[in-house]
Amino acid sequence: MDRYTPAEIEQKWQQVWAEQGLNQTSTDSSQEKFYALSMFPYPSGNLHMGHVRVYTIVDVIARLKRMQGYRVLNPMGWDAFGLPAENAAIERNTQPAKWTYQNIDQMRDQLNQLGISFDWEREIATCSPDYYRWTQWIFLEFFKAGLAYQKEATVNWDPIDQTVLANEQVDADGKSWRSGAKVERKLLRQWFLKITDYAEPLLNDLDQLSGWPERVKLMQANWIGKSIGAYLEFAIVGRDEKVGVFTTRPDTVYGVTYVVLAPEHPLTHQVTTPDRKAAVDAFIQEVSAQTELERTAEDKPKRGIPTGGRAINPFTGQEVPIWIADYVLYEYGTGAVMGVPAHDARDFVFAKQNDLAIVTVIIPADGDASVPLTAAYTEPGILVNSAEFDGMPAIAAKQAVIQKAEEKGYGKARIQYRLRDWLISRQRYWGAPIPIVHCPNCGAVPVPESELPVILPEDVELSGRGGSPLGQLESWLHVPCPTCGTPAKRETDTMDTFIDSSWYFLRYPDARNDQAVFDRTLTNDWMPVDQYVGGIEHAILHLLYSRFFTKVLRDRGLINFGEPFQRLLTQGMVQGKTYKNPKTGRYVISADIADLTHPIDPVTGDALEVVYEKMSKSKHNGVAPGDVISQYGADTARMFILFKAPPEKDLEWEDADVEGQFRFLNRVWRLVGEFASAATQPTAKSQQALGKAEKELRRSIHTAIKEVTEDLQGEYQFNTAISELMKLSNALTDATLKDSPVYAEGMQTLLRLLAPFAPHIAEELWHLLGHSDSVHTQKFPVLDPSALVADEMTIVIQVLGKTRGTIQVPAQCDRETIEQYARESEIAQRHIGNKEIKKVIVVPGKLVNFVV
RNA sequence: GGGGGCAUGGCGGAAUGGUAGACGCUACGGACUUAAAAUCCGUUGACUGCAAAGUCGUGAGGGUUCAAGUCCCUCUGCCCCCA
Repeated sequence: MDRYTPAEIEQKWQQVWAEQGLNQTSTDSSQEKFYALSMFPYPSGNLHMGHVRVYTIVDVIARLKRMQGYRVLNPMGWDAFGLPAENAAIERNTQPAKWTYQNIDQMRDQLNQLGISFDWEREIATCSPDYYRWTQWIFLEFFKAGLAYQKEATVNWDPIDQTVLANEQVDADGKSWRSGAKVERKLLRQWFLKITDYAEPLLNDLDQLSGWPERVKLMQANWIGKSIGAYLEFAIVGRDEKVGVFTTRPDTVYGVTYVVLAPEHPLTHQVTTPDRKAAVDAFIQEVSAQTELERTAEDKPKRGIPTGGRAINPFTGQEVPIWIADYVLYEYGTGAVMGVPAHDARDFVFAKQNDLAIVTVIIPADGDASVPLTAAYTEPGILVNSAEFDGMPAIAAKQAVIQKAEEKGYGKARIQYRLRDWLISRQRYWGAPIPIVHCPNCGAVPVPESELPVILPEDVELSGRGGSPLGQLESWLHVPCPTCGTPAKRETDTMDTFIDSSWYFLRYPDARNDQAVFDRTLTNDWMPVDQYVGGIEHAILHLLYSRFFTKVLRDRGLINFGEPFQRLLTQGMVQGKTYKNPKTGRYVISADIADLTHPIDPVTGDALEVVYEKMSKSKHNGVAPGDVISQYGADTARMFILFKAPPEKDLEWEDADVEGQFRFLNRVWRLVGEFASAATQPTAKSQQALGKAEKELRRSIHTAIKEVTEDLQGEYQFNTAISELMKLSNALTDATLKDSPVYAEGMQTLLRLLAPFAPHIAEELWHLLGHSDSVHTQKFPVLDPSALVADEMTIVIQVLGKTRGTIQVPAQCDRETIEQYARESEIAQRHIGNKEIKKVIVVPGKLVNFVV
């Protein structure tokens, strides 16, 4: 028989499958549905190993489910808007659309080479007007629901190029990627989505997501950051306004020795006394240049200055100074905090630095309030120096203090979330235009549904300089107001690309609909996604936004479910072998290294460190999928990636292991090939008539079915599933009765079990066995439990819990008989001798343990 | 600092509280070959032993149990998220 030549058979079958429409979504409603979804990629133009991993994982699941009789939706699309297209357009003097569509074509080809069974008839690209028309439509749904609004927010402003920068265009030193100018913070009026309205359901419904990794749910819960506490108001001396603060520790309110405002807080200027004005202004100026991270990082010193203003603690009537400090952010809570240095670690440090008073109001049950603190006391305890609350446990005091605040009108109980509203405005070109017209008379007016989509004009010149690109296009900018006809201007911001990806999974069930965002019946039928697979880097934002969109659209009556993704698998990174010079920190190209077993830096002569790190150009550790496919074939690449590590874990790319998978497929190739050419006609035999060796072989076959099936339901354990395939292949290789019907059953079973993993070779060999239909339309093998029944079983003999050996006993033995055999066994005799047996533990089918 | 996770041979990794190291890689030995590649067979946790066999062994220490990689407590190291 011919050698295994993946290049030939893979191309051949990919073509045949495409012609036969094998990957099209079944619409047979008698079948149960299964929606398998992989996070769609940004079309960078090049498939990398991370992509190969996700799509292979989802493909195995989709193929398995099809063979198990489900109708499977396994679609693919492109998260095609975004900054890189604009950058490429500037650098290469091309159009973002052209660049993007070229990349899409290239990546689609690469995906097809992998043999992924996507239903391409449902392909979507978020940058296509057919798609972003509905992104805009959904935005207007949010607008109508009062969930889209405008307010001022800070942006990164490049003073040289006179343009707004995305966060990723600002380097670690806070400088612009293009001009190198120090980026400034500037206030602009921008669009937000009111995700905070959904904080509570987004948090609560995490409980429903039993198929999600706990850590992802935890990350989301932390991100939403619910805290229960109190809102308290401090009067300002000499003014009518009050400073509102949020605190989770109302029980410490008698220990307040100062109040801190965020520098941007509107009250800052009002409380500042004339003598402090110059210093305060200078400080505000300084803080505005800092990023949020710089301001709040734990290892940075907290800086602040007094405003000269004073506030009154409503509980004590005492005056305390009002400060401003960089660590208080205006966007969080009320933008002001009460300082309780005795019982908050950060406040303690701040008070020590700035010589502010420290008043102890909580002590441990056996503590002494007169001893000065050396650190903040944040544990539970008993209240002191707190008027009528003295002696009360701190936990009870929280309620009591809130109750008094409510009675006296000082404040109230409040729940606060860390989550902030979602800023969706981008002052960029390559995104979905926000479908709003600004009219001098009517304000922000939605573009009528009949005029959607607001087309993104293609004849825009991108320079990376000057204002918003769309704002410069006069012909596009000026339109009459849809309501009153007055000359008005279009909104020039585009939407955050996270919006495009927050609803795409709802579109696939009805991807070609040009009348509506989707047909409700179809989307309700297919949703929720049964299995979603993607990178952990989307654990928070993408998944949270998608859940938010789903809930809003449900509340608008468009869909009848509130959670989009039933089960979630977050796959690990693909890491490459990296040669790093530990002294210089430089990465060395492996081709430059003379001896890879003892790698030495060709420039400095230092011994190099071999580590596995995420594949990237700068680390010279990438492996191109195309190279692997052309050398070994897609099936080998798929098998390697699935076998090398469990899907959630990082995967270390290792050429030797790729080789190993290629060898395995070659063994299967020869095994089936030899069987096919022997062309022995197996004779039908009943189970009873099978000989001992046949029974054993059949047990191996059905053990493999059992194990592979179990490994693919519940948790997906592709690595152990493949090891079971190897065991079966080994068992068949070793088998002697090649003319037995059991042997033939083994061949057919092996190929059907292999089909989801290595679809091409399985198909080729399936046909070699004389079948004319596709292996992928076969039923996935089903366990025959009777095949697992053995005549004998192995019993482990232990003495005092130490394993001393095993014995074979007849399979039907009861407890007593097993114990009998065990007592009489040579192993037990030898290790027990004439010691007294105190107790015998018999685990039927497993072991006997003698306690002596 | 808070929260979460992980730690098993030379390596990747297996093990419903019940024979630790499945499966694979590497390495070594052998067969085939003029030779090599490919392929096939064997060995591959450590120690003792000619062998039969035995002792130790899942980051460290303690505990629960007839029995612990697995459950509980303390510690160490690494990773992730949030500050």
